[in-house]
Amino acid sequence: MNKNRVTITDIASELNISPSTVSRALKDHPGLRKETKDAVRALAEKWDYQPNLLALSLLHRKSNTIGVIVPEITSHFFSAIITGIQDVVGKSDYNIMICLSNESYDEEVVLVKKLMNMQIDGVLVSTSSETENFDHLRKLQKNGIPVVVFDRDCPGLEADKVLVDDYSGAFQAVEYLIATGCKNIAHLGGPLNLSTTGHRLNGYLDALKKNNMPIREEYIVHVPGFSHKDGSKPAKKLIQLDNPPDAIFAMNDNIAISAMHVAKKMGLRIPEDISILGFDDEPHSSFFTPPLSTVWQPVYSIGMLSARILLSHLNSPDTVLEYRKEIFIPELVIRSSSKAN
Amino acid sequence: MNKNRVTITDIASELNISPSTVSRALKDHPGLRKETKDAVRALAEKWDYQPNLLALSLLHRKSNTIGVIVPEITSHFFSAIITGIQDVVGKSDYNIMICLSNESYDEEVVLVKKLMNMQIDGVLVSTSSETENFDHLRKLQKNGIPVVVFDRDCPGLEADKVLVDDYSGAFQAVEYLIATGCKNIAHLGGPLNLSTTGHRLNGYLDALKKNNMPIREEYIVHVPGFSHKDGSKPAKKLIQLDNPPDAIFAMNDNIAISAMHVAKKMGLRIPEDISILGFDDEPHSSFFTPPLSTVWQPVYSIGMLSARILLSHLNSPDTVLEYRKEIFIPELVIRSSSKAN
DNA sequence: TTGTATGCGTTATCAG
DNA sequence: CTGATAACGCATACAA
Repeated sequence: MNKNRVTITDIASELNISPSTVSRALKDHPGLRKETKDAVRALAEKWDYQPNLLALSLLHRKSNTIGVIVPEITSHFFSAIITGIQDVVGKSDYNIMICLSNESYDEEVVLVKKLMNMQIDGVLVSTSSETENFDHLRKLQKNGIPVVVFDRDCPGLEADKVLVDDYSGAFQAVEYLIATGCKNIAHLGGPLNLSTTGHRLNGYLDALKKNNMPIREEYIVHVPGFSHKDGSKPAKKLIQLDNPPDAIFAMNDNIAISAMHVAKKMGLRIPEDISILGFDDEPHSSFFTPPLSTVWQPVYSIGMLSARILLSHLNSPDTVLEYRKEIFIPELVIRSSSKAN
Repeated sequence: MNKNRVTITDIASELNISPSTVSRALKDHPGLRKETKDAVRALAEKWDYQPNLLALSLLHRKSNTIGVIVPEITSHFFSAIITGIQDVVGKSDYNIMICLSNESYDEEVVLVKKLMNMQIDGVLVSTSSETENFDHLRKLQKNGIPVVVFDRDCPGLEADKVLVDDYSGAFQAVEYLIATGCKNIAHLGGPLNLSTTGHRLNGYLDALKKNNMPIREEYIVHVPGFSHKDGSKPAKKLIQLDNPPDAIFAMNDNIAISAMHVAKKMGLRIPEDISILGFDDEPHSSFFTPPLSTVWQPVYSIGMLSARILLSHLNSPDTVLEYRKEIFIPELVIRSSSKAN
């Protein structure tokens, strides 16, 4: 930051008028002599005066900045959500400050504290996969900072929430697999203690139960992370079972693709020998061989709605009467990695 | 932002001491009675005092924030760069403020202005594909804000630059295609007036020239954008030529994959009938059928180095003697969408 | 050992 | 129509 930026005071002293007059001229206050107004503006223009937003924030006790905390941005999922957030917030007079927790609870806590101290006005957050305690978010709320949680639910936290019905997505997926004749359906689940993981697992289990299919422990494997490399070993483990599955419902597209790769390398035909179904519907997914069947989530809308809810709080002075809980229903996208109906 | 956060003055008046004493106690100044220090700390703890970073920034004329401007974050390319930036900056006492220009010059200009007014201390920027004039960046420099440009060069702008040798990447790619027997090599180029587009095109042209291969206008098509959908029509156009190419060098993996899809749908075998080569080496690329040959770029390193250079300026008080220009050499990754050597 | 005064850049309030 | 003053929260030079 340059130590010599031109200030309102600089203009004032050059023109031999008071800073307040300059301030008023710049803001087009009524009841100012046209001459002074013009003089100020001319000089401001000439010297390229720029207001110091920091001073304004301090004065108004309002930074006009929204903190956005996500676990990572390399997946299409979160980057698309952020794009949705940005597109909404960009039209308001707020800015966003994007922070990455790196899937770490400790880093998330540090970030929240830092954002609070930076006096941000509100927070949009999707917690890390390690996060089980939400006191850091409650502290924000206690300090009058509205919090909107998206995608990953925070059980027990009272806040606005924009979620996806993962249970429904998983249920739809598994019912579809059953309807197409799959008898031994396995599940590659996500890291435990993540709300989405649990909901998808429950959807899987309930679909089996509803259709009177046995639940087999060895068909449920949880992967340690969200990227391709995390999927291959668990997939191999499933396929090498004595009684191998004829379908795999994976917790996301990366894992599904990894499973597809493993299955093909082991000589299985997809979907004849094994159906594979993902979750997310990333842009790449239709280009694989075979094109991946998956569950589509309205990522962009999640971002937009979360941002809109937060902005509505920021613009309404009073405290909230009741928290909103918005749940998007994901949709099955059937391509060719699963048998036709 | 809560209007009633506890301040140093609150603690001072509760303890009947002066704010400066509280300030000193909190910062562990030497020459303070242990009792007062303890009393202050106890109350600060009890009331959960948090410093107001805005006030500090204003006072020190230093926001400890770095602005990061990128065209978008949904591609793996930029999101991985940002992750690299974050991993370096996160270890310093700076924060990053990520801004998306949405590939728009106008939005980029607005962002730069906003960041400047927010008193950010430095900027990392990859300009939009529309940007041809860099006065907005020069203005930052004129105000003492160091600028580091990454990936997309800004011709004529004197600043630190962290670039990729796109020319070399393209040259390597095309020479390889020639070496494997391709005679009719087409190029799906990026949006014009982007430095990377020009460099890759030149690498393509020079490789052809060096090997005495004819350059055919109709083999060079520029796509309007960076995603899959932007590639299919241009790819079809190439393949439907009277004298269709036996190789396509695409400007990125998305376009390459799109081309591969089109080629397969039109009954071509890859790589027997047509070799296809991409650029970027995204995580998905090895999972396609056939696995995509491409040019790898050190995305994470680009981010880290850019951040390190900026931080070094921020930490050294004096102005720069000379700008750094760091150029990474990309590497060919041969998989199976191109003939073996 | 602690308190007072000042300033960072801006604006609202009250005087004039 | 315009100026002086105070305040936002904090740190520091200077005073005591």
